[in-house]
Amino acid sequence: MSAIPLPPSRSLQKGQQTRAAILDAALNLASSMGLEGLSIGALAEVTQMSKSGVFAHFGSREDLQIAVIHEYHARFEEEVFFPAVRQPRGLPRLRALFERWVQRVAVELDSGCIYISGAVEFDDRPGPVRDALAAMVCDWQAALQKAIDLSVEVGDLRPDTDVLQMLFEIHGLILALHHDAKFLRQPGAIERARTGFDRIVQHDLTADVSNKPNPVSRRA
Amino acid sequence: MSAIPLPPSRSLQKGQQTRAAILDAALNLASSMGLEGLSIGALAEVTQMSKSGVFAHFGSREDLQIAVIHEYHARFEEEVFFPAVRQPRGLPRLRALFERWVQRVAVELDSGCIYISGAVEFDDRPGPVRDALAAMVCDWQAALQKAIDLSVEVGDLRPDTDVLQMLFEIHGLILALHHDAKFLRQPGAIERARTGFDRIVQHDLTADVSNKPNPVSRRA
DNA sequence: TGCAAAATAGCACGGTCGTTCGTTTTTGCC
DNA sequence: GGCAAAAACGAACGACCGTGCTATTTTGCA
Repeated sequence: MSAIPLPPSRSLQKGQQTRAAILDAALNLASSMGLEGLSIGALAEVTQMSKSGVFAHFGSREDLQIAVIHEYHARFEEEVFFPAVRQPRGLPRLRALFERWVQRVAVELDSGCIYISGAVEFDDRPGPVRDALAAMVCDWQAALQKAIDLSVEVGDLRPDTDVLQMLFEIHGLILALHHDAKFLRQPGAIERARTGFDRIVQHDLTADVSNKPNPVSRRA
Repeated sequence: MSAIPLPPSRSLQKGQQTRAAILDAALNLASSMGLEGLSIGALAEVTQMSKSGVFAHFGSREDLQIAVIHEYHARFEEEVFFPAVRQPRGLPRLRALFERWVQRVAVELDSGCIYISGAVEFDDRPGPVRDALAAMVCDWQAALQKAIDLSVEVGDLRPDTDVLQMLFEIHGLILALHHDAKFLRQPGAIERARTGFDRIVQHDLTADVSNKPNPVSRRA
């Protein structure tokens, strides 16, 4: 009856603050144990809170997993996408995206890539978590595709480049890197990924499959 | 004191028989739920046995997981490796290995590839399961490497081929195929994997990176 | 057909899981 | 400083987990 209790506006301080702390811990946990291995009990132990205290910040475990996915996406954009798009369009930008992706997947010591581990965990487990994950992955793939498209437009790649094919192969390099570096612990995987990227680009420029002539690069 | 109770030889009938049935069900379960998702309770339900009945056949859950890995390896050899090595050495054999691998990873409706899902699940979970898995994966990679080596020897690939690099890139194609087909449900992934393989081979033959001349193929 | 041995069942244990609910503490504004 | 609202806690729940025991059934051979 009385006045509407005033929009809680941003009395959100304490709540959102610990929520962010929990999410940070959850991200670390999920990175090493997988999204399915993420448990509220372990999260409570790490954050020095009670299970119910942690739980209250997310309506359910599923919502927690989804929140983790979105948080990972945000950080991925921050560390990979945004810095790379400051490079000029074309090959420099594409190469920057790839190089930062490589760093993210293989170098960061503790964390595994949630996009990769999640794709395996949820490939036949339908539901909201899978949907959220797939949306993020597609978002990133679309960004990559756009970078390749721009490389074609700018003249760094042949106009008859099969963009989706190139995207597929680049993605394969990252996945092989993740496999060899994280699982088999093989040194040199990073260098092989880089070599693969160079070979893909070089093959595009020197392609003799197509009968069209090599395009004149509009770049110096 | 009395006579040694006669080597139990192959009174193994019933025991080994149900063990095989359990293992078969376990393989299906692990293929869709992952090695970590494989539970003795679920396995008992599927095989219509009691939990302890199932359990008795394997000393522990870990041993069950390892048994599943070995069984998967055996089937993988049966369906991919053995038929392919009947092809003549060189590119035909390498191509057959790749093609059967593609089929195994992407086409088989129910099952996911335990090598791939296991690599993600156990990439930072040391122990006997991880060791068994890594051993099988390395075994398969060694077989592939040998096929590439033979292709070089036979003259189907350049003598200066970077074998490990080619292995890395081919593996990447399979991983990207698994990702796009199983997780993203993108059609056309199989064709992209095949195209990628052709491109890798073609790039090897027409390479202008090396300053050595193109080798004369010893094959017709 | 009988009998030892192998195979399976049944039950219980301690543990972890996600989740609920009522209580207590903390927060932030008047 | 008081007070409502938000936040965190603590205990309990039902369910499932792997595993260890002891019975019971089934098997295969004399």
